[in-house]
Amino acid sequence: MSRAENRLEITRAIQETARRHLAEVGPAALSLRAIAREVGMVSSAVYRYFPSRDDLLTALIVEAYDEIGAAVEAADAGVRRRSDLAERFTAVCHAVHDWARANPHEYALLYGSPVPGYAAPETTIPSAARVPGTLLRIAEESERAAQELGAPTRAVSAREHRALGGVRPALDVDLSDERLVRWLMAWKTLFGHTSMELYGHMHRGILDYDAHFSQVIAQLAADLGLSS
Amino acid sequence: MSRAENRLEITRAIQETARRHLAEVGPAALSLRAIAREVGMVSSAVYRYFPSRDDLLTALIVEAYDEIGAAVEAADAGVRRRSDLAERFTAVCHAVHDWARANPHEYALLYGSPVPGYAAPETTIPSAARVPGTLLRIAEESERAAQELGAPTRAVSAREHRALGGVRPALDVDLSDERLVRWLMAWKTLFGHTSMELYGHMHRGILDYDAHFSQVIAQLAADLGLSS
DNA sequence: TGTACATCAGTGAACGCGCGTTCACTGATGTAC
DNA sequence: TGTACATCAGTGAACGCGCGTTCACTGATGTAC
Repeated sequence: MSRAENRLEITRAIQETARRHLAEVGPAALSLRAIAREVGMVSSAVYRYFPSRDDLLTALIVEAYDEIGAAVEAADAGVRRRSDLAERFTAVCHAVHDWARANPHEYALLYGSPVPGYAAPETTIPSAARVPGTLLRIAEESERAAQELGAPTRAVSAREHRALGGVRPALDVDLSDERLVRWLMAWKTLFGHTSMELYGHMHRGILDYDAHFSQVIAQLAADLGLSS
Repeated sequence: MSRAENRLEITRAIQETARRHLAEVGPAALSLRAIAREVGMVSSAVYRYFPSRDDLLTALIVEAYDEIGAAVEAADAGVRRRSDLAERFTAVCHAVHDWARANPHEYALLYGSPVPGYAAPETTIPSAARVPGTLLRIAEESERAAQELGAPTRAVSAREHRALGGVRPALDVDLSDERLVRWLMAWKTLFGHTSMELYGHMHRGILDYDAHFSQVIAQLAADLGLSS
């Protein structure tokens, strides 16, 4: 095995162990020393592979964004009838929700409160954009198919229009303002719901998380005017 | 000053200092020793007032829930025309958003990822219920005034009905299932939006947070069928 | 009103632990001629 | 094909720091008679 191959393999081993620790103890308790211990090397050796703990964190964040992004894209792609936008939207939302419940600490790393002392670099942006990107591509198709929104939607003022100005270039989508706002709201509802559920804010209120989530997503699909 | 008075005052001083630290460094980095240092006592002395770090955390959580709860209730009460439910809903949502932006670390403590190793006791429930309680009381008034929902709303199945079964006893509200689901969605959208904004997920997408937030809340009010 | 005793606040040292990062060094792997 | 040198991975000790919690103890405040 060449030096370069070896390097790749060990880098991978470190990241895999870090990922496993992340899943077990959460982002805040992630310790470089503990990871090194488990990989079987002395803590200072890790510095040959990751220049600092923050770089390791960044790698984990990108990995997690790519994982949920891939899950969401696969869910979308799994819907046979491509024109069935309601089905695609539903599949995407359930993919987010399922992934979050299967990977609560990873979800917290991405969408929960920021890790103290850590600021995510620009590198994470493309991976972070995959979920909203997938959603808004469905929105585009809906607009192309001239589907009307399912709920009466307010007109967007000039100032509000300007506020939305960054979404189009960032995610490369072309949508009317009204539709974009509704889809952004759906996005927030989806993640708001997921966080509230995961962090226990529906405890004792909602007695059947699955049924309630399905209900909410179906309502969102209806509001967006998605039909098969 | 009596012993009891003194005790109260020092307890208050510790909690105030803890609160200030919380606001500065965030929940995860909150340190009992640092707090003791600033209050001017040795770290072990704090144990005369709070049996452990977790109890201090609990006190801070209750304090924060009560603060945002009071802010929200005051915003609601500040609307003169009590029948103007759109105005009251809007005021409440802006109160949440304003408080969150003014107190990001406190917001993270309440609604962000849970502090590792800490589980909130039942004690926090009544304070936590104030915000959703205020929202749903507006919902009740809307129902009593026979205002129709502003967006077509799906019928609730038997299973979905059962899923909602805990909300009524927990928050002591009486609402039709359809309206309740819409209000819960609004609640999730409000907090989802706030978290997404605070944690940087709208970065570069949304260029004017205030305009966009107002837009979203106005749309929620319309969906809920709130009128003045 | 004074005394004896109990309660309580706060001290200071210690336990036992963990962390991220730096640095001089060894020994193995790779490269150029 | 062999040698001299450069690169690199990994070690082990150390720096400097911080944490929550326990415990025996002192001295002051409160209480009962």
